[in-house]
Amino acid sequence: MPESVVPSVVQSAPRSARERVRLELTSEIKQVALAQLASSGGAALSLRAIAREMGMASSALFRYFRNRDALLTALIIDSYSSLAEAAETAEARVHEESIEDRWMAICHGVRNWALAHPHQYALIFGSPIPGYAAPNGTVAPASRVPLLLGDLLGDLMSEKSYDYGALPEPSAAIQRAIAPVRATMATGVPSELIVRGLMAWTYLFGAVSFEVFGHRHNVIADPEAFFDYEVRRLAGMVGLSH
Amino acid sequence: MPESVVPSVVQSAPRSARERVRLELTSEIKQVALAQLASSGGAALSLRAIAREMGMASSALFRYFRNRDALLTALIIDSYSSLAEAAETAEARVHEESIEDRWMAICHGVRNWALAHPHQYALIFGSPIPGYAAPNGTVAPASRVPLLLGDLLGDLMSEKSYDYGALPEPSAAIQRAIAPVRATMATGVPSELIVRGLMAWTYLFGAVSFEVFGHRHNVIADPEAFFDYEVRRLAGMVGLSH
DNA sequence: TGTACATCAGTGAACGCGCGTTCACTGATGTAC
DNA sequence: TGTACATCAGTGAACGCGCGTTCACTGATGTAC
Repeated sequence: MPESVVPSVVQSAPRSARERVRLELTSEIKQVALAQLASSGGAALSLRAIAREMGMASSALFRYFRNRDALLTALIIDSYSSLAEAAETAEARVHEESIEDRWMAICHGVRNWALAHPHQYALIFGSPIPGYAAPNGTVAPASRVPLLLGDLLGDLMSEKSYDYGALPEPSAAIQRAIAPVRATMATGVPSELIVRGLMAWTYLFGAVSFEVFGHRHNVIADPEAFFDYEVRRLAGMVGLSH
Repeated sequence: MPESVVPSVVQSAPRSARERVRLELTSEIKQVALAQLASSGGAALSLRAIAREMGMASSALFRYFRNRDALLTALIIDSYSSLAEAAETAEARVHEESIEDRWMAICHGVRNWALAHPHQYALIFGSPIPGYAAPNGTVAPASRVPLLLGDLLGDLMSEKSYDYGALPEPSAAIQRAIAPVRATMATGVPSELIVRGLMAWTYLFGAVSFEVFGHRHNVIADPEAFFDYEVRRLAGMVGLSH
């Protein structure tokens, strides 16, 4: 197992051989679990099946994860992180280009990751798993893509040509409605910009989910071309271009 | 069991008492199944649990549904139909008003239904159920909400004040990409209008799914107010207003 | 209207399979002196 | 460097539970004459 598959939670370097083996096995369990997600979905994830596949007693897994939910949580955190990394990498490649180019890169990054990992995508953006409650640890990794969009908006705002004083601000009721997001951002971001960011994120999620969940079958013949077109138009609509 | 819960598939009136009882029991099974969806989700839907709840032998259910998938299909069709009915009813109430009012009515109709029936919503718009393939019978009921939006666009097009000759048509590649939707519509609808309809539908789905699946927790304080605001703005963006 | 037969609903046992989690245990690896 | 002890990984049996589906059957309802 190469080092790159080590759990994404930052950890001090393993001191003993035993500890290194433990980290490797932990991530092997997660990999086998991901492979099983593909055939059965998150709700049906089975510890016994994972143990069988790995050739060990099912009881051994409990040395690595307290219970099934703990494994699910680890998979969810990994999935959010993997998605975020894909989006961030895609954006980094065009980071010096226009805001619109960066938006397009993020969109395609998210879509490509989702199509390559449909079951991980379903795990984090599909139906909630009954009986499972996401712990706080999932919040930070889940926020990375929205934060990336937030950065875009910030850069848009600081562009000299951008007259953000001229933005009409939404009503007080709407400002109150978006107060929680605002609280997670730097002060001074105009509400109008936050609304645009939320709408862009909502649209991106809607388009990708439609495709990944099969609702564009027999509707769109060339999903990639249409996706490129629709998110570019959306950029125009919410002022992410020129 | 009142008559109104009879299966939505049109059926000739029951001739015998036996037949009437059969229809009633069929729909009672579905209702119990829906109640169980709420606590366990579609993937874990259990025939034995349903039978237990109904006080009958689990084998008796096989007289009503050939197998588990047949029951799932019935639930999916019912859910699509129930959602469509909610949207159509909401639209009918303001059918004489402006296009924008009708759009808003559809949006709120869809959202209200989804919030009232989150597990049915998840069943049709959430993660696909592993190992289950939707049969053709689900296509028609699934199309009713999109068709409703299509009607809106049609009415928009036929408004005297609407200069649809002036619409810029998307590229040939995009026209090819949306060919499958076009095939389901009356001829002569401009591609640009179809694109706008698709984008409106994608956004509506994205916004409702975000909320129903919990991704607006700690993000939006007043989901209803924000939803009203965002879909109204979207109407402006895609030309569904004034 | 009554009888004979066919249809159907529902039963209960059985098949063969799955699951998460606990627990006392063995044997290997690591640590302190 | 060697020894004594503590820590930890992994085992395998067990608990108590679940599931979909089949099948031979009983008894009630419906149909044809």
